[in-house]
Amino acid sequence: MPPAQSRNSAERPYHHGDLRRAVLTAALDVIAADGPSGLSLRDLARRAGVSHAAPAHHFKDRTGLLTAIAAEGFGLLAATLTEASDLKDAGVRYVRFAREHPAHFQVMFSPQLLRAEDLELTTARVLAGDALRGAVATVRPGELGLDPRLAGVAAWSLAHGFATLLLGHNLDGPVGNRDPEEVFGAVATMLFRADASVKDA
Amino acid sequence: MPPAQSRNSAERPYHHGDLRRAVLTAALDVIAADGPSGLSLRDLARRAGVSHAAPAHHFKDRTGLLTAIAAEGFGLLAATLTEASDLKDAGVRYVRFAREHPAHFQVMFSPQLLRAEDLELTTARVLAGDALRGAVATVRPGELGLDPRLAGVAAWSLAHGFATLLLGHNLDGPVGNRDPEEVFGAVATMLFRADASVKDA
DNA sequence: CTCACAACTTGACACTGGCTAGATTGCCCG
DNA sequence: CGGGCAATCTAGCCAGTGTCAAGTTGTGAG
Repeated sequence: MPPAQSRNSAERPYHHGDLRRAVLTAALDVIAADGPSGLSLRDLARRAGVSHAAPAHHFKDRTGLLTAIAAEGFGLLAATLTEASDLKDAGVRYVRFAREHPAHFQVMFSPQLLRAEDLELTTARVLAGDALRGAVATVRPGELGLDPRLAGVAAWSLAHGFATLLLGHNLDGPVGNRDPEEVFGAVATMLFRADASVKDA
Repeated sequence: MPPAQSRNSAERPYHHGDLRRAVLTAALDVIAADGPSGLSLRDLARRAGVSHAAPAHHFKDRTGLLTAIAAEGFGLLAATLTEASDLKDAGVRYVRFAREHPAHFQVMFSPQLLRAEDLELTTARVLAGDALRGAVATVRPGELGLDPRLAGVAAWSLAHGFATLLLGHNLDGPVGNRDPEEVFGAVATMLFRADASVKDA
C-alpha cells in the first residue's frame, strides 16, 4: 500500500526539513510555559510530529538540547549587546532580551542543566561576555569615579536582577502596567547618573 | 523473629523522630548540588533511611516539598532582613542569605515548581516583602532624590542579580578570592552613594 | 490500660522517559 | 543512474517515579 501519509492536512515528507529547528522552538515553548523541568525529548517529538527517537539525532540527549539552547541564547544576547550605544542602552537591551527570549534566558543561567565543557556554549558565552565588557567600556574612565571592574559587576547585577525578577513576576506590583524597559531605564539612570554627577559637580 | 533492627549502628526507631526535617535537609543538599530537576521523593527517602513512601506523608508530593522549602526560605529571609540596620546592610544580608541557603534561594524564585496558592508560602512571601520595604524605608525620603518605589526596585534588582550571578559562578572572575559580601558592599556604596551625594553637594 | 490515631513499611501497578538496534527512506554526489 | 550517507521510523528494553492499598508499630489521650 502507499505510505500512509495522510497524517495531517499538510504534506509530511519523510525528511522533516528542519527538525532541529522545530524541536528547538517546541522546547522553547515548553520551557517558557512550564520551566525546564517538564521537558522530555519524547514530548518534543510528539509536538513536532515525528517519532520519539528522532530528536536524539540532532541533540544527543536532554542535556545536549538544553546546551544548544543556552548557546543559541548567548549568541543572541551577544548580538544585541554588541549593538548597544552605551551602558544604559546595553542594560535595556539585556532586559528586552530576557523578555523576548525567556526560555533561553532561563536555561542560560541554569548551569546545572548544561554540558559546561561544550565548545559552542563556551565560545558563545565568551562572546557575550566580551560584548558586555565592551558596553561597560563606553563609560569614560573615571567619569563615575568608579573602578570599571566594579562598574561591570554593578551593571550586570542590576540588569540581571531586574530581568530575573521580572520574569518571575516579582515586579508586577512596582512596575504595574508601565513598560518594563522604561522602568529599567529610569532605575539605571537613577543609579548610574553619569550626566548628573558631571553637571552637578 | 525479632524485628530486623540491626540496620545501622545507630538505633533506628520505627518513628524516625523528625522525618520532615530530615527530608527537607536532604532535599536541600540535593538541590544545592544538582538543582531542583534531579529531585525525587524516593531518593530522599533513601537518603533519610526510610521507606520510599514515607516522605509523601509529610509533603504530599514533589511540588509540596518544594513549596515547603520556598516558604521556609522566605521566612528565613524575612528574619534576616528585619534585622538590617540600613539599606546597604539589607543588601549584604540578602547576598549572604543566598550564599548560606543556595537551595532555598533557587527554589524561592522558581515559581514554576511551586504551588503558588499555598498559604504558608504566600504569607511568608508577604513577610519578606514587608521586610524589604522596611529596609528601603530607612533611606530618608528625598535623600537620594529618588522615588522610593524605584529605589526599592533598584535595590532589590541589584542584590538579587548579584546573588544570582554569584551562585551561578558568573562572578568568579571579577570577584576573585575576595569576600563576595564585601564586593557587594562596594558595589552598593558606589551606586547608592547617599553620604557622598550629600557631602559633595 | 486500651484504644484510636499518626508515623512508617511493604508491595505492587501504571506510566514515562531515555536509550539502543536495526530497518527504511530519500537526497546528493559521482 | 547507482551507491552511500544522513535523516527518520519502529520496536523494545530498562530504570526510575509517583501513587495507592494494606499492613505494622509506637504514642499519647482519656
